[in-house]
Amino acid sequence: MIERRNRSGAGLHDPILEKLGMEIAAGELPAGHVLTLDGIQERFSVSRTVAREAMRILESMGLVESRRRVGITVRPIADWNVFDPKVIWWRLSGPDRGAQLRTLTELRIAVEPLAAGAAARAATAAQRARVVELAALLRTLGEAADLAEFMERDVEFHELLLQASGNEMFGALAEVVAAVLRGRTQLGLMPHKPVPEAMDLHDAVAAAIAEGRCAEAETAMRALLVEVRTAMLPGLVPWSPRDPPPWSTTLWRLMSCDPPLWVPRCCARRFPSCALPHPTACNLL
Amino acid sequence: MIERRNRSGAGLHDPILEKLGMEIAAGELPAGHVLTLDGIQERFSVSRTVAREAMRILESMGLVESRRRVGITVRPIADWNVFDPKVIWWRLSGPDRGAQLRTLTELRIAVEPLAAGAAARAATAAQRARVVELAALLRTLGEAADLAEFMERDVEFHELLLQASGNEMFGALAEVVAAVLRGRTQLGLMPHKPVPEAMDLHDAVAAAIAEGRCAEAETAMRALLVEVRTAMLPGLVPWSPRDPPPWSTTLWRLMSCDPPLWVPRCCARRFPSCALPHPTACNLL
DNA sequence: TTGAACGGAAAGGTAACACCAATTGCACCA
DNA sequence: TGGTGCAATTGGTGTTACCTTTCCGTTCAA
Repeated sequence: MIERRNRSGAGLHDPILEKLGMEIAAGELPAGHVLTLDGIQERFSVSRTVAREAMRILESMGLVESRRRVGITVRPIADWNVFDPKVIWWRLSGPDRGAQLRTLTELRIAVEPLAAGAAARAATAAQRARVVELAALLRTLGEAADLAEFMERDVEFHELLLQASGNEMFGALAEVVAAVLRGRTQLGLMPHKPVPEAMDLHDAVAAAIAEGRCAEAETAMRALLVEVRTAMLPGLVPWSPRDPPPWSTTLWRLMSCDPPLWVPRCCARRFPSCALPHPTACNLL
Repeated sequence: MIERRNRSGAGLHDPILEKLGMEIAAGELPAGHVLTLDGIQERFSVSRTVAREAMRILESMGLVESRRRVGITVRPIADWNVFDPKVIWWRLSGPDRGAQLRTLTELRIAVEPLAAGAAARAATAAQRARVVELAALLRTLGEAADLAEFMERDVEFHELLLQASGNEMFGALAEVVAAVLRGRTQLGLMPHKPVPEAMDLHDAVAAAIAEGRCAEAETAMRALLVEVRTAMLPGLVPWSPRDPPPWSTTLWRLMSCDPPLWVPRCCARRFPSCALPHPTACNLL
């Protein structure tokens, strides 16, 4: 179903949006750089209408500003909608994907404990039941060392919490969190057998949510994220792909795997077409 | 500089984007509702090109989906880019502004401690100096009960932390956090004289950041947010504007004040024009 | 030196057109 | 009755041509 949209339903403006978005996100078109509609028409061999639509979208993302008589100016990163999935994706595909990955993980660490606490208040009965069920399942699967299935249930666990939080802003992060978790297992970066502490903490989170104990849910989730934090902390120094990353090999390998582990929904339709400018760089997360 | 853009640079597509965005965010155009370009052309008396550009922007925000032969379909809220400033603004202007305010405050509570911790690692020397300076200033102003100035410096304090975190996603939330803080003082909802504990905690955060003690900065900031949390916790039950809000009067009054306390940058240019569909509802935050 | 007027560049907007994809409905056959 | 397939219709997609509006840079005059 995706591939059909890929060749037919995509639209002409999409590739040019993608290309220019990547170039801006990569810094190839630095802030202050000026484009013109005529230039875009010519470069991509499209009509004025299509060029304008692509610019309008970039403008709505804060990546460019269009002014009469001047042209289309690239804006500084401070003006970008850094939460826009497309922008996230472009930055993850470009040279500063390390920085973007760090900010995303940092965001995840910030949000998940609160989401767990909120879920303890806001979850439906079905969600509470499911979260307990999942925690029990995780223990069974973990003891059986069924890593593949463990991972899938773990993803479901975290997605469920974010969505059950009743906060759509938290829920919107579910996709990203799921990608990180999937990636870790897929690359064999999880322990061969999950440590008992992890399963105890999943249990604690689940029980707290089921019984509406918000503070406990939050605390337990925070404990669950300690491992992620310690993996991330050394990574807070800026670096380029050229330099060896100063952080743990876990995240490093997550970033550099091929094929990519995750493609945001908004880009999925065109991904299989292999039209990406940085094929080896689109790994991420 | 804003007013100039207001009458001239705005563009024809902007009002129709605003109107339709609000209507979708308000649920007046529910998920599944189908629009057509012809309908939009006629309703707003604009050309096809303009109508299409507006739709493209809404589409990039995930609010609608355009399909041949079918028309333009409103998508469910789960597909929206809920972090897009325009979407935030529309939701804050509509009937579910209570929910949006809650999610934003929840996000703030999640993010600020991590931002403080990150700032302890990533802040520049100038930023570290400034944050200490601000904390000292806050103590002086607080003891002198100079509320107006206290608030301004407090806003600067929190904005500085979010920006010094080195995480643009955190930095992007500075505007919203600033609005909440300004609003509280502006409505006289802060204590007449800030409590000493608050100033102690500001000091603690500042010192920890200045000296690079991440964990301490995070903990102190979390303590600083306790008050916000307790004000928010009762508010986690869904409610409509009709029902009396179950939470503290603080947030309630923040939400219902007029004139509005904050308008996002992306909407500022057109706000003074008084063309808003819900003039009394655009208060927020 | 300053400032007012002017030309032109580039985006903004309109209109009309051909095109194409998908849906719908009808006819036909099993 | 029900499923298959063809064809008409509908509504977005893309192109082109043309005009309007803004405002930057230059130039000319006070």
